[in-house]
Amino acid sequence: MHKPVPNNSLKAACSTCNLRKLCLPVSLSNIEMARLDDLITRKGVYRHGSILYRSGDKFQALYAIRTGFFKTQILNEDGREQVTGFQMAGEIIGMDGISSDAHTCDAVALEDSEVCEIPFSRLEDLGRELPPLQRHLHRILSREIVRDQNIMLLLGSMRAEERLATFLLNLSQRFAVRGYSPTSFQLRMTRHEIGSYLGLKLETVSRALSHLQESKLINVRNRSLEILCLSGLQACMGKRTR
Amino acid sequence: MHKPVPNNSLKAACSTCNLRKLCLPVSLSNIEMARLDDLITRKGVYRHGSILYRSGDKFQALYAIRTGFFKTQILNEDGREQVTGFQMAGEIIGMDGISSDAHTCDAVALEDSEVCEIPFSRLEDLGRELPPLQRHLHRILSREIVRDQNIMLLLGSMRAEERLATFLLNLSQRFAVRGYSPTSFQLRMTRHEIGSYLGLKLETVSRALSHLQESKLINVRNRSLEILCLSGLQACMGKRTR
DNA sequence: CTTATAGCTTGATATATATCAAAATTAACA
DNA sequence: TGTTAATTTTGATATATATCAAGCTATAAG
Repeated sequence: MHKPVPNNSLKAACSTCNLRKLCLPVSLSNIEMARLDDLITRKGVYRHGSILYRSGDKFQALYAIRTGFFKTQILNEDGREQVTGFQMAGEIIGMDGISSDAHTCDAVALEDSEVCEIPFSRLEDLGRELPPLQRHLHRILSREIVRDQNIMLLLGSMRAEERLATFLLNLSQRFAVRGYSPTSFQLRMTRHEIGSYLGLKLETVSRALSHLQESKLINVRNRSLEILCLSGLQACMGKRTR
Repeated sequence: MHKPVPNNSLKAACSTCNLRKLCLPVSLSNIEMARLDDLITRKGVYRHGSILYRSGDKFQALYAIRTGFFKTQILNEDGREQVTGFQMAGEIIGMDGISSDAHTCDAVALEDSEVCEIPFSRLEDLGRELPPLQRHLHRILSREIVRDQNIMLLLGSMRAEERLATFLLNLSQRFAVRGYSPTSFQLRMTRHEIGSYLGLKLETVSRALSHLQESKLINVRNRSLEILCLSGLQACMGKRTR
């Protein structure tokens, strides 16, 4: 299942990366950018199913996703699992590890993926010299906090179909930002993984998808998803029982 | 309900603060510590029910709680509310605001409370000069991420009684760290607020408390809580249906 | 190409929690 | 200190989601 992780690595180049606006929207001079390039290494391909880092691993770096798709999940003592997020190109993962110098979740590739490794203490060093870079790091950390708190809202107060609508609209919007169709995309994760993320059982996810399809809001066939009515989904997201 | 916030403010002194080990466990020289003191202002008392900051407020500072107790909550468009945390002395709040320069939640005092205001851009400035301070800020941000992800686990995979046991043990542990009894304390929040935090209705919270009491794990009378068996609660926390 | 496995859907039923309601208790306030 | 409002508890019932089960489909492996 988990293919070995190749060891080859090459110099990354944020300066010429087409994801820069997503990943690192910071204005730096050429010289400053070169220093950043210097610090970042492009890692080889992580095959589908392989693990970028595991809970308990020593924390040393953040990872910017160049291509592909990941999930992060925590497991507690009694084997309970919670998918804490799905990450795509231009997003940065690994920030959970800073607080205790060890990762607290697993990051697993859901398709063949490439990442850039950003050694954290060197990033901190550079941040001290380049205030815009420092500020950007702080924003990224805070954005993760805000994201997580919105998932708490979802888990704490939404019903199954609303959770799913919220999830699909979130994916849609993130694909759109990356220049892909906001209304037609492939789900990279299983119903079980969606369920874990949304606090639902896979059967409930399946039923909710079927129901959204009956309502003509989406078309879903296996992993292919088409959103037929964005505003309808939005309305569904905000629906309350009373 | 919401008392006006007093405007008087005085110089804070981390250097002599008895919460320093909790709030700022960083080794700095006297001179460095003085520079930090210089940046932090001690705000007047926030009365019970008053608001430290509101969602939408411009983000300018983090706040270290000196005394008292706060809740943070987000409200979405359709009036749904989610309590995202309860914070006590020595903890730092406001980090949600960094990402967009505006707060994304409300912070409300659940009892008369005092805070130290830490202007964020000045903290960043000082962080560039004092690496241990910078590192500490990063740890705090990351710790918040880890905390939130553990709540996601709770909300996504635990049943009512487990959620409550987890919550009570978390409070217990935080009181213990502060030198208070881990087994006997006052709840500062209503059943409704506990329910909002745990993704449950207040009636369910009340029933779960009653049931833990019947099981001789706790004694609860209104807001007074006594834990009779820490290990029993721990066992209850890890209980799964199957 | 065939077979095995993992993933998905749908139905029937069980169950945990929500909802509704009323009474009891506590806290706030005038 | 009396009065009102808020909070809490508990019961009866409703409902959303989980569970169990079976068949189906797609994907991976031999």
